[in-house]
Amino acid sequence: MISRVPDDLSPVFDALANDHRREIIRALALQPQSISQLASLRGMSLPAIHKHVRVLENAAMVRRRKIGRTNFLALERAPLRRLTRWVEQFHPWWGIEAESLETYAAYLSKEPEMTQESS
Amino acid sequence: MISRVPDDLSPVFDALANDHRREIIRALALQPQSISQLASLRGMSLPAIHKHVRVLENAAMVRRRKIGRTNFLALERAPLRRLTRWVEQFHPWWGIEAESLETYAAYLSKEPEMTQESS
DNA sequence: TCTATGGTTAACCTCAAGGTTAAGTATGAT
DNA sequence: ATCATACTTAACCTTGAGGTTAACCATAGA
Repeated sequence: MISRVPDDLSPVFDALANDHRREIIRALALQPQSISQLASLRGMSLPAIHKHVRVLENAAMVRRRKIGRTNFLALERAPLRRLTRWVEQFHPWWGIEAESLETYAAYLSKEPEMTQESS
Repeated sequence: MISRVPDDLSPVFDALANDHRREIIRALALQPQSISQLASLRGMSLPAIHKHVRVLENAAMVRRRKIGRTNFLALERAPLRRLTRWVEQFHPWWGIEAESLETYAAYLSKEPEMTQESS
């Protein structure tokens, strides 16, 4: 159910942990864009966008193709899929009707290996 | 299809952009744990784990209840759900059979508002 | 060949992440 | 009252994120 394999998703989550980059992702989902376009879209300097694009590339979320002097960026689906799969491992857990803290007193009584000295 | 509302997901993605914290999340999905338990589980110092827990709390991904001197942590489902919803906005995009770069030449020919000087 | 456009790189700044050790607080046990 | 446990906080360190400006390469067009 919940694997212990190192998932290597840190770069992806990290790439998405930024408003600018999430907006870039969404812009690219609608249509490939050049770096300059993204810069003007977000009202940022070219070097700033360039760094964000690098972060996205390091997470393999984006691919580029150069046409003339223009770099067109397009979204990759694989990382978002992996992210989806990661979240899905919790769906069985969502299945149990635990309202988090509401039922965790029940957990405590049911799980004696929890270091809870009897008061 | 793709909303422009500020989603406020940065703290969640940021919280997940760390191997330790993702492991903590998974451990908590199995069963609530105390801070000391998490520390020994991950082989980290107590202050280090404490900081990670704070990050998770700031993202509202975790709730705590103090019993005696022990702090039990339990997972919150809401942030993971919001994250799921965010990723789901791309599902229609996955529907179109765009192999990312493979079809983006087609995009170029179909989208004249793209700043592409005719070569 | 010159010039404008698109992007990259370098140098710098500020701030925060993530770890440490050491000291402080809260509560349970003796 | 004292001692151990379970944190918490403070002080510190190193590294990297995210922005800037300025200078540099690459290519298209006149």
